[in-house]
Amino acid sequence: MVSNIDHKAMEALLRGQGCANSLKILLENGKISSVSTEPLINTILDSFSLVLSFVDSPNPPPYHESSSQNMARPMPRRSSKEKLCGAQDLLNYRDDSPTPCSNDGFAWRKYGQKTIKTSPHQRCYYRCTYAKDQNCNATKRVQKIKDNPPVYRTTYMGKHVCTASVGHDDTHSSKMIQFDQVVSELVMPQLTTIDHQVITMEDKVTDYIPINDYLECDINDFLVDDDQFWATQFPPFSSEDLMFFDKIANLD
DNA sequence: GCAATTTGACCCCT
DNA sequence: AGGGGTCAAATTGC
Repeated sequence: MVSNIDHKAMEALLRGQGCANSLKILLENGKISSVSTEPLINTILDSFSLVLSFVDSPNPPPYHESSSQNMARPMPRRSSKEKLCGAQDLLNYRDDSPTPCSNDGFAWRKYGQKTIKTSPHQRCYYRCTYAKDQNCNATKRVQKIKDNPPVYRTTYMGKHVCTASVGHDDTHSSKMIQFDQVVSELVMPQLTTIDHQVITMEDKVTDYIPINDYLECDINDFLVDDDQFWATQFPPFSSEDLMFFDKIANLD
């Protein structure tokens, strides 16, 4: 007997597999220039995210949810205790503030927060705590891109030149990507022309699940803007999708 | 008092 | 002109 969750997870895996195969065909035939690979990459990554959400949570959310209930609203000040980024706080943390609080090994200071037109969630801006002291120009942007389970997009910009790493806490063993690490060459050779110092990750936090084992490196975010991301957030196979896949299949 | 966050205002780019 | 990114004064907590 296959549970409903297993069935949905299997669907997501099959979807990801299908897209991966299509992408493989494109790469093998060197036709990545004629057809955008972004929808494929997005779908693959979204499939993984969805399956992980099934694994993580006994009651995974539906594919689609109304974003109207998550419209940006004036955010009341929280006490410093509520702002803590410790595991206990993460377990109970929930609001629109894009604060995944993932421990990436550096100390960050928030310097701004903006409502982004293309997203119902606000985007937070952080810079290295030692930006002035050590002339470190590293910054990062954190934006919540999905509510349930909460998924945050973290975009790192600039390069850490400071020596004051806060160390890595194994209890939050998110994977750290070095700012000057050439990731894309290993994973997606076609992306190597993109500025390597812009590293984007997505970080999911839930109310019930420790953050320590989920952090995915979303390399394709080099090429994906917010509109495209939302447009491809767990969509059911539409006729457009099928046409797209047909188009790819015909390239073979 | 200090450090960190919040948030409205400002600047720059398209 | 509008949107995104940054600044800086005000606020808050320790």
